[in-house]
Amino acid sequence: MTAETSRKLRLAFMGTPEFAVPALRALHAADHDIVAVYSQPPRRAGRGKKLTPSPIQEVAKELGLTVRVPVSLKNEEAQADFAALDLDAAVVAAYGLILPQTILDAPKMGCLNIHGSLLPRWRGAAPVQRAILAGDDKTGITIMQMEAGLDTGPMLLKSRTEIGTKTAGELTDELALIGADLMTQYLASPADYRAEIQDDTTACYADKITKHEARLNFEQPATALLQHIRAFNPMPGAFFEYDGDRYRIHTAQINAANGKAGTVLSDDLIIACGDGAIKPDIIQKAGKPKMTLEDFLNGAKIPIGTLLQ
RNA sequence: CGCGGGAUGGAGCAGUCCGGUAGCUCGUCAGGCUCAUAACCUGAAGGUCGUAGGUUCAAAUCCUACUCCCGCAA
Repeated sequence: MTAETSRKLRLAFMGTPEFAVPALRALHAADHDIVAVYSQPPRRAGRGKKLTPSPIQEVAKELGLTVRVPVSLKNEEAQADFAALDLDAAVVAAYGLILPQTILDAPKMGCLNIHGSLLPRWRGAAPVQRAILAGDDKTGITIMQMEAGLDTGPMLLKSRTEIGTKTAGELTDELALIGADLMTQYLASPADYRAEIQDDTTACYADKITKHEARLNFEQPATALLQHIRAFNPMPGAFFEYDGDRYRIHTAQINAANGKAGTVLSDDLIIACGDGAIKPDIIQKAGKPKMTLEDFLNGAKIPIGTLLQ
């Protein structure tokens, strides 16, 4: 490494959710020239359906960066605007828009993606949740050169981490920081890294998660249910329904008890599963804040023998 | 104006429809029982019932406005 290594690059940053924020901050702190930040346009979200800007848009504003929120990049005007930036590279992190070939080709170094898995495993939208759901031991971050295909491009840099008992939220936060580090590391001296082609035969895809999937199926073994609970924490939250209300289980433990799947086995809410049983730690009834099981039991009544689904 | 639930001693809840002595479970404190205990028994402390108005002889409860928390939907 020479003293001249950290070259100042002319960059665009493209991202939308919280996951992308550490990378934007890191690149800004590394003194790169971020000439434009692209993010998805503000959506009507939350109670009252208020127009809400994305986390990246908020941070870009805070850092005094130029923000662009095109609805699409498929039209010529948007592509011409992008080309006119005369970029060294574009850094993409969970942007959520398809980048046409024209866009991918415009920067001198092309477009670089921060992906939340060890590619080629879990290409696609929800790599972190899918890895937890599948019971993977480890996952990580891949920095890759983008191509037209969905997360299929050559890999430049990787870092792995243990999944353990981390929730999707915790793991996403951790990976966001790792991704920010790796990307700044790469951009500091791109010549030091060689691209590795992905092996398509070991690839798999991480479909978007849906609320429907978040429903707990007590027919599953207890270990699978715990993975399910961690994969959907904090969003959208693993849940079951009882007496017309929705109950989210945020965290839970395996319990040694046994019984017909879905049955409440004790007055402290041990629930029988397909194999084994689970006992919630943090639970939340619709309309109420999340609370410990102990607090929940002081006021709630779900009698022994109730069949949950 | 997207739909809906909620705010009651330290915690979680009931009571609100049909105004009239503030209730339950837990925690805390004291005493008792016990070899002993997070167990059990007895007792005690602790609440302007989210805020501000209004109606009434009387409001946690009815009316109006506001604040905060949350679920759904997107």
